[in-house]
Amino acid sequence: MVNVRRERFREETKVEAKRIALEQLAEQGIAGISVNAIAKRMGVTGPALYRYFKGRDDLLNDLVRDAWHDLADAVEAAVSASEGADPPDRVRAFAAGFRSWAIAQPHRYLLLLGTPLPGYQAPEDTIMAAHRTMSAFLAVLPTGALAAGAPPAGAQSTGALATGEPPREDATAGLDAQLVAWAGSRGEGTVPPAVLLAGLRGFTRLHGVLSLEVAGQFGPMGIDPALLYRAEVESLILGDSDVRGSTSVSGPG
Amino acid sequence: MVNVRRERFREETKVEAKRIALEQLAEQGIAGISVNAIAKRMGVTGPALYRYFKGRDDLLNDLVRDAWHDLADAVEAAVSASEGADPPDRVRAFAAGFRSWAIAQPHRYLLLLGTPLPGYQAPEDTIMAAHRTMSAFLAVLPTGALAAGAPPAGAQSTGALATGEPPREDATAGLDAQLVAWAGSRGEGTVPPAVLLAGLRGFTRLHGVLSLEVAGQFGPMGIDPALLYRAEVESLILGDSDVRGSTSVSGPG
DNA sequence: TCACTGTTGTTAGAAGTTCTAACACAAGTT
DNA sequence: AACTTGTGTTAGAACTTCTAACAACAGTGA
Repeated sequence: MVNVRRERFREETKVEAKRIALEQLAEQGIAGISVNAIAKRMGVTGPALYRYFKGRDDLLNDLVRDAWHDLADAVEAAVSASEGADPPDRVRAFAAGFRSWAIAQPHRYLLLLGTPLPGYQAPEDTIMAAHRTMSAFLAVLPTGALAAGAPPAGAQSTGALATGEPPREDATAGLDAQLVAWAGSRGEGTVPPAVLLAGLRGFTRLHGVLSLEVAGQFGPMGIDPALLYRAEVESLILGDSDVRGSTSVSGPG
Repeated sequence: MVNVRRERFREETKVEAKRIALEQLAEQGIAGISVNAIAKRMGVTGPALYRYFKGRDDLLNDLVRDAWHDLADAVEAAVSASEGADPPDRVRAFAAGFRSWAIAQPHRYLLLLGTPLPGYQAPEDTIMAAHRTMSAFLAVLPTGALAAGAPPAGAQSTGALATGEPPREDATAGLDAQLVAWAGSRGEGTVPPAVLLAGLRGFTRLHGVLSLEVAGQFGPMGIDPALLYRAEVESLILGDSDVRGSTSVSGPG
């Protein structure tokens, strides 16, 4: 079985090609990813790379897949490292991990959550990887408190997580049903809809700041996105939560 | 002076070219905008269009400029139409106008606020147009209530806008200073930092939902982004505002 | 050792892109 | 009528993606 040797070389070649592709992505954006240029940088002629990737879209598929998994690994690591901490601190840990990953490689964040490619449809397994990121978030939201009405241990240290609330009034029924269906379709049926909603809304808020930051929209405004991000994170944690209320941060820097 | 006749024809040609470019943008994304293809659709050879646009980037510049102005027109119209209404309803009017514009032409929204082009830097006047959109938002936030501590007329009808709050604790100093500097640099020095912060945070939250919606991220999840958007809008208005609290909507549909 | 098979590389080429250069023509001005 | 200006054309350079045909190599079986 020499196939395994060959397979290894083949894998290494693909890894190197993807590494160079990421450099191109960072320098010139998605449109700047050129198979020929990658080949040239590898000291090989253009068509040779087509032995490894069916085409440019196939290469992009791999990049997207890798990025989703990488992001999920990052936030899962952050969440794991915060095991045993207060729920507020665990939310902070997730948010910090999420942001760190994003700003460390803005182009990859935008590859996942920015402008979608024309006719590109993410394959099934990348969608699962995306779910992993959301699951890591849901994991640090205090489900117990919600279900039982009792705050989880330590929740009172910095401020109660705003998930213990009286029943919501109306109109949420549709959304709740959708959330339950969504969670059910991925084997997470035990999470109550209120937590799913908290996770989804929290995610969109973090993304709102992050996506503008990685797109460089705050640069010309002279505003530090880190402060804005922290304000949003704290508003997820504290019950205060209007858009202009306390942006004070008593948590770790 | 026949120059005016020529100038008119020239302008019409540019308008038509941009119209076709928007079609291409919608169909194939930014990368799909091809000067040659535009020319072909206009019944003209490729290089002819280079009399009108120095290059593809020049054409894109025009598209971005137009889009910013168009968006500003839309939200300003929505805000104007709500004149005299409750502040909460005016916020709803802005949010609805913002979303309508975005989902009616997702590609243009992404052109402005999605993944930025490689080396593209928006010219000065487009930045001014972007400010117009934010100004329309700030205009419906109840500045008076904040400054005086008294709710503006009608604010109590649906729920107080969450801008009347005790002084914030700490750490906001840096952000406040940046906000003031930002507002000052564009002749809006009279708006208090708390309102600026409310506007900025509100904008990022709306954008958080909208950007994911126009990118089609909610599609595979089976979740209706309109409901999520309304939830965020109402949380801007009501003081409740944690991420999982009331998503009930008492405002107009 | 020899031939066979599969993988990987090469060059050649088609079809497309952006963009420049040189030329042709029409309209308005002097 | 001659001249200037704006606009269109074709030709071509330098890219791109991607296919096709061919060459060279590895490891396997006889």
